[in-house]
Amino acid sequence: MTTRADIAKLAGVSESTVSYSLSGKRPISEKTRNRVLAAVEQLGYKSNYAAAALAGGLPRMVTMMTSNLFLAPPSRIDGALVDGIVHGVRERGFHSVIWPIANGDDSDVKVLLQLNFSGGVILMGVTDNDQRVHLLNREKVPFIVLGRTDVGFKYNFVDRDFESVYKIAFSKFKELGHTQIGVLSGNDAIDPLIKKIAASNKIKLVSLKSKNTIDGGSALAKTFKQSYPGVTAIVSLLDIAIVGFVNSAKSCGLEVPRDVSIIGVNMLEEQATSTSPQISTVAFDAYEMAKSCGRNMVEAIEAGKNSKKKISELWIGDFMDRETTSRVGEDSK
Amino acid sequence: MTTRADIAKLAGVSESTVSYSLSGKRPISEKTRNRVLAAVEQLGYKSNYAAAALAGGLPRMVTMMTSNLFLAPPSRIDGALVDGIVHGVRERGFHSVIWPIANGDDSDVKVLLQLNFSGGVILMGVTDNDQRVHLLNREKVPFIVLGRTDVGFKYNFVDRDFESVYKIAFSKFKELGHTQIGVLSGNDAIDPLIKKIAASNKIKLVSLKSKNTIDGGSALAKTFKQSYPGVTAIVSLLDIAIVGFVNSAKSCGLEVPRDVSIIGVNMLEEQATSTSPQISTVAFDAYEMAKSCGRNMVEAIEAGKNSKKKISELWIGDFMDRETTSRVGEDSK
DNA sequence: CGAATTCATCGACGCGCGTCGATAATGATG
DNA sequence: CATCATTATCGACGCGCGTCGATGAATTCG
Repeated sequence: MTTRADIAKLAGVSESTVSYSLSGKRPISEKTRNRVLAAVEQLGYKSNYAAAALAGGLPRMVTMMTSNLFLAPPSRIDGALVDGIVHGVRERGFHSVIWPIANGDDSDVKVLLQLNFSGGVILMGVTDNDQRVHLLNREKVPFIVLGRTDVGFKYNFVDRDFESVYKIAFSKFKELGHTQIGVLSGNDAIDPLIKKIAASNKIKLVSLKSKNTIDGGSALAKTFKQSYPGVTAIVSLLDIAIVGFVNSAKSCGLEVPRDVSIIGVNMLEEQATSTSPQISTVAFDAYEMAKSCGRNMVEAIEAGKNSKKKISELWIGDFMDRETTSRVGEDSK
Repeated sequence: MTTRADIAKLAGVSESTVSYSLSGKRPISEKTRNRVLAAVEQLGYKSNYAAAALAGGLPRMVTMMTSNLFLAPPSRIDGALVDGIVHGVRERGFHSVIWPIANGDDSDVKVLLQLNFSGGVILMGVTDNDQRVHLLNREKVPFIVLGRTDVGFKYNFVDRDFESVYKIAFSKFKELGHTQIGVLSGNDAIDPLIKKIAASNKIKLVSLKSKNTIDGGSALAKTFKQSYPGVTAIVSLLDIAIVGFVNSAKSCGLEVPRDVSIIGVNMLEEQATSTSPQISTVAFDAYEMAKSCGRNMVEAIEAGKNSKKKISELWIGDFMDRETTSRVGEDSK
């Protein structure tokens, strides 16, 4: 391994001069620095991460912490998020790793902190009352919650603005003449936020409850016409169920979008385009959002533990016009 | 941060005694070790990763290296693989991270090695002539190729035994009376391996070429009856296309499995059960395979760079009997 | 009981780098 | 020319831990 000493010898300077040439934390003359940089180039030197971290430098590493999101299909993580963070962080000269932990297993979080090679944590797939949030807060590790903010807005977060989603969806439906809309979710009760936005668009809401499974969606399709005669459109919060619904609609005598228009929320493009017809959605640019999150994370780390700046970002959705939205009673656009 | 010195003071022993108590590399009396362990417990001490790595201890960390597998749906990584590795590695007291790199970007690989916090690498999503393989080999970093071994069997690998898959699929079809079978893949030519196995089962093969997209599968379904009249069964190598095929079969006048039986290869359970009828597959226990891979990785790291032991593991598939396989001309099982 | 052996423990050193205080070189000022 | 401020560079130290050689205690054997 090439070390600082090798560079110093080759460039004919002291080791500390090498350090300062690279970090820029003290002035080094143009001439000297160029010699050092040339030596670095020639030997392919990179500072040893462990040594740098040990010596008290900032760990230039960001950890993405997922609660085994990889296993369960409904919560499977969006790859664009990972990719966005990687690039956002790299832009600032940091690295990133994913730390896959068992669901709700706090000890894994502690281990990561003890390992002390990570300067900050981006929490993904946070659930209600997630213990990891409290733990990170207690340990004073810089962290950002990316994604769901059920924990509230108390801590740093970057999130989708769901309010914008519903605004966009309902105003689109209103524009197409729909006045009675079903909300497909896992609960009987409809989120007050959704109610409020629908009301301001003079839209009547009906709750459609289902499990978020293919079968759940199919079952709904079977009984839909009979059970909800006046409903001409659906806003779906369930990514899997709505796929089941659309795929079995035709064989249940339901013509999409003629009989019922659909806008999906919180779906991956992959899912939305896997059906026939393909599902219109309100989607976020997950990549850009995550990239920004990565940049923010680096800034927070560099600002230090005593920084009092709080990160709050909300991102607006876009309407993706596919094949499940039309004027009331019409076949397609 | 609690350090070795804190433990030593509390237990009333020297720092090196603490180290040896924990590592077991020198004999320490029962009594002393218990005092040390109690102190460790009391203060919640964990050794600092950076310091341990720097001091020349093995980096007790395994890196999973994926070439941005997260983005593209067709190559999206199987979460069970990640989970299996995490647990396999942890069983041996190691940790694991995912190092997401841009596709084919060697420099990222070098950076990881320079960082020197990873004792070994598990390569995932390896492609033909993958440069990462050569790079890791040159740098003498212990590594295992998990998944595809297009690079050949020259290096350590843990993989699915695809031969077993085809053996299982064809013998199942033979048992059900099918004698003419379509092979759905991305190429016109059929893999010689598949030909050989089909021949030994006295099965006639027909090549079905398609893009691996939903639309590709749908298109095939439309023309299937007309174009391939004698074909009563399909072995699919395309996970996305076959979903499209099954989902649009009924509306094309194709009854699955009565008109055509289907066995999917290389599919996630999630995909296979997203259709109606659900697709029968030959699948691997990805979790167990990956877990074994993790264990092997740790062993290789502990064996050291000069170990000459080569790791070669092949895992056999299982037939998952769902709803797309029946005797020729019959409706279901 | 003294010498030889084994066992348990200690102290010291170094891994590679960040950083502080000190020193040498240079320039500005009276 | 002497003095002071400035700039460029150096040497030394410590981060926390793994490990080697050495020391002291306990045990065995003649």
